[in-house]
Amino acid sequence: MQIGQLCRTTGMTKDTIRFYEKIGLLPPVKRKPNGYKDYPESIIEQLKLLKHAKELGFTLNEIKELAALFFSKQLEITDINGYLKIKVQEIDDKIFKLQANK
Amino acid sequence: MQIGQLCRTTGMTKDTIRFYEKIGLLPPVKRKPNGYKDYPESIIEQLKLLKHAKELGFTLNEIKELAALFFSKQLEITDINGYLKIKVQEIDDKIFKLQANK
DNA sequence: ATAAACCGTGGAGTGTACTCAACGGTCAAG
DNA sequence: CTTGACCGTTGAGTACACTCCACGGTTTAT
Repeated sequence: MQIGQLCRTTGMTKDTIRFYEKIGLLPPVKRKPNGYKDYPESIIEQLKLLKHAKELGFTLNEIKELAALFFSKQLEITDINGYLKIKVQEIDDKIFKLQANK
Repeated sequence: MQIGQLCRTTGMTKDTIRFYEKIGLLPPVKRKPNGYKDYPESIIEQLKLLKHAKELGFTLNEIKELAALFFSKQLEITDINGYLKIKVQEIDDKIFKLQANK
């Protein structure tokens, strides 16, 4: 899959996707014989998750760390849950404050 | 009240406070005869609100607009409520998405 | 064969929100 | 009267997350 198609299916620009690659947020991509990148189907899900995480207020660095946790088998799903719970707590705190300020 | 005291009571740095003044997020301040700024007590509340709003995910520009709404009598509190509700909705959406991705 | 659409890289530029450094004036304590 | 803490302004620098541009190669349709 070429980058153009990827953009169309994810709604991201090629600049954004390439930027994510540059900072190591996405794994290295195979090339076609002509040098074009050939993205696997699985990248679509990755980008969608990335998008969600961003919308939730995670920074790109946080997302990178989360991905690292996710792929290192040293850490269990429960650890990731812990990480997420902290974020949820943060969001809950925000809501609480908002209610207080209403 | 001088800026040093203001920093100590709000937990903000003088650079940050001055930056907010520069971009018009805070009203102009009176000066003492020596040229030092003399902040009114009321600014403490303003800064605390600003801090909360930031934590809620408002950008400085959004906060500026909100403040404008607040001080223009043309708009009623209900309008501001509308504005806030949209933000709350945004946050709720985020939480919903998080739940979905859990 | 040539135009249009696509791809790649490198580097510069943007907006947001600060943060820091340099320089100089002011004030209170000893 | 000096030292240290405080204050002011200006201008530059930083981190984050993109966004744009110029240049050149590749593919597809006509």
